[in-house]
Amino acid sequence: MCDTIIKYFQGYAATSLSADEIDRINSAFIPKRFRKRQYFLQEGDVCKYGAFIVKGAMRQYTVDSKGEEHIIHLAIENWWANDRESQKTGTPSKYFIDAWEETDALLITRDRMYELITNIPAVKEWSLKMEEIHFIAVQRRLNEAISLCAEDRYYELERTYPEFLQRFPQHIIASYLGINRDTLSRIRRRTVKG
Amino acid sequence: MCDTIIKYFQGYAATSLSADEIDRINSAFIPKRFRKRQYFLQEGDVCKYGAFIVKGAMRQYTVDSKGEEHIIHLAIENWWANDRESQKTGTPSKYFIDAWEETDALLITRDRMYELITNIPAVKEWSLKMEEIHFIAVQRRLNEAISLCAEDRYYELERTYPEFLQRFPQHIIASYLGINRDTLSRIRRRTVKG
DNA sequence: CGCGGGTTTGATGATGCTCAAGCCCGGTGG
DNA sequence: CCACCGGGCTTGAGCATCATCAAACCCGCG
Repeated sequence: MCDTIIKYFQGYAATSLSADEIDRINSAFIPKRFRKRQYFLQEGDVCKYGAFIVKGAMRQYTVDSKGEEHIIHLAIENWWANDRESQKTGTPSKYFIDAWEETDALLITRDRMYELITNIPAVKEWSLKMEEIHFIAVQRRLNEAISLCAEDRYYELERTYPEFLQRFPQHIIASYLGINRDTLSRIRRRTVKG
Repeated sequence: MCDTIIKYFQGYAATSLSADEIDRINSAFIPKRFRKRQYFLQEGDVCKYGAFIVKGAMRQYTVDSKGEEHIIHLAIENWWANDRESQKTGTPSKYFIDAWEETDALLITRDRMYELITNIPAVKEWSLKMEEIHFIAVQRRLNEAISLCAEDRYYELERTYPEFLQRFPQHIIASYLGINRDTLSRIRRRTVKG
């Protein structure tokens, strides 16, 4: 199962990994299986690990004062789930993260990850790229949230992450888009006919 | 004027800067004055520099198909303005960045900044912290955009960046919040009375 | 068969947008 | 000194979008 993460890092780096480096990476990660709906992180807890998803799907969300869930982030195979804010600052998280499907993940602490980044060039390469990619993705989503209407946000999602539409039920997608499930249903009906 | 950036870096680092390092930092930045409304970056251009604001205020925004501006970032003294996506990938920017007030800035290319980060420990410390801070800020704003109504988004802004409310006119704040200027005016009236 | 989770649909209402008018205020020029 | 202008803010009326709520439907599964 650790093969996956080796291939993943290697895919982002020009430098290739030595046998020794591969060992060090493998020993830094802790495999863990999550059942459907099992929490990886709950609001109020401090996030100790980052989770790399080998198989399955997770969601990160807040729960507002009315008890409504708002999905901040969806993650599937070869994606990461964690709360960097809590992990970095050691403060209680504002988010929940749970497994939407049964999920195999590889966990790693911030310290261990930092070690890998500083000592293994290929991981460092990955890290630099990933920083940018994450930031750009969040910024683009913010831009869409502010400037597009519900319908156009849906089209953007369809264009950017079509795999989400296959993978998650409609009410999850609606929450990700910041709209009501009923509204999403109507949008979809319109687009099929139009 | 370059003093400011030295103090700025120093403020984020435990390590202190040597005279030589200070020289190297100073020579990496290019001072530039922007007049009111002067562009630092226009949609379609590639972003070559990052801008550190010594004095003044800038805004980063998109213009949609109807010609409406949507502000995705406001920056004042000791903040940065740039389009990391364009700068990193070398692709044309989707954003405009201009000076809202007359602004003194220090410009730096990506390569020069990379040099500073790799060769000067204090700058590296700053860089690591800044990555996280930026990411966290954008993620929090995304969360607010998705899960809060217009009024609550305004309160959050009031709480988080009260200086913006002093510094920018109301229609700019409205655009930053993703709401109409008329709506913001009504929100403010309600809160004064309530 | 009946249950649970998810989706669709209609009726209704709240929220926020659009447009237009009017106000305030500081700056400019007669 | 006053008239005028421009930019920004406020306000009202009407409208579009999206949320809410309730009912019905669909479908896989015990």
